Amino acid sequence: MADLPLVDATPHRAGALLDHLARRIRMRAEGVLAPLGLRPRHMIALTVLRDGGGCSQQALATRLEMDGTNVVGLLNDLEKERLVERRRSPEDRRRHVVELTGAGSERLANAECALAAVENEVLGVLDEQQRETLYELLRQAASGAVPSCTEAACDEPACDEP
Amino acid sequence: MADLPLVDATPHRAGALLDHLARRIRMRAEGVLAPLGLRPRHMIALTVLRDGGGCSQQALATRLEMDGTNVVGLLNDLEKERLVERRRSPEDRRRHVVELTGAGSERLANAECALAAVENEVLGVLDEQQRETLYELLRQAASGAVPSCTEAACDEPACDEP
DNA sequence: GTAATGGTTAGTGCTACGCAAACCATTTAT
DNA sequence: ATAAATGGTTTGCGTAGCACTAACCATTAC
Repeated sequence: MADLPLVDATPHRAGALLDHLARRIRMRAEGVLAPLGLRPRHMIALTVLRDGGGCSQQALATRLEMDGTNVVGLLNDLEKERLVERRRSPEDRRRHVVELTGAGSERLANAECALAAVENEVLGVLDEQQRETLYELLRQAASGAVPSCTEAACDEPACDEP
Repeated sequence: MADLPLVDATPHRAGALLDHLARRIRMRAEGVLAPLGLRPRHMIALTVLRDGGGCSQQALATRLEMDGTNVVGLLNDLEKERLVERRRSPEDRRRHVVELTGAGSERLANAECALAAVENEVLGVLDEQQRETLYELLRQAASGAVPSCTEAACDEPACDEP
């Protein structure tokens, strides 16, 4: 149990900066996305579906960390434009399997494209290589231990206040 | 116009994932932060002030990408707990120079500490090295070309739809 | 002087949510 | 077969975080 903090000299958390940058981008993105009939949250859903694959609605709600009833509305928006598809699961016909359609990934790609200028403005100081690294880290984190929390973890010794 | 896409094979934008992960962390963070008398947006403000240094209230509003009148309330919260200080600028006594106090950076550090478990849960698949890289990229982007947009940029050729 | 600027306060309204209730269709348990 | 649980849908209510406006100081610039 005597784990001496060797390299833990930088306890900075990414959360706040993540939040901050997300906002900076989102604010600008709204305007760019509007003509495409999308809103930031649609982008999130589409991206999650693309990067993480289709799943049940409930699973999607968990992934998006949002209430199931609101996911319904969100999917209604997307389905109305044929960007996603709800198919009844063959094994359990109560379940809806949500999946990105061809049109969906196309629209998503277009939107990402349209957002180039926005990200240039906000992530301007990062070069191509860095942005790619950033995306890769984010994608990895987002696709990570999503399904449910392995009740383990959380045994970090925390820190003694200065 | 015959620009053949050599390396631009991955036009993925980070915005959506940034947003998504920020949300995942924020949801969990609220509970952890509450006992410390902080809310996510306070964390953002404190972090921005620490990483970017003190500045006028208006400049802070620009940095936070939020309306000046709401910044007032945000700072009222923080000042009430002596986490930030509003001092009148000597050169222009209309201006308030906002700065993090000792108590402020202490509280921030504590909060970041308390958020260790939260980030472990959300960024669990990233190892120490990767998280450090992530934080560094975010910090760099956030501290980057913040003040105002150099009207340049935005000359990306965008993309031709598939 | 008058006008513009930085900040404050109060008030209005919107949007994205969370949350609860009632409701199907389906599956599982008894 | 009947009952209970589950996945999804709809409706409706409440709240938080904002943007936005207008009116108001104090200070500075014209």
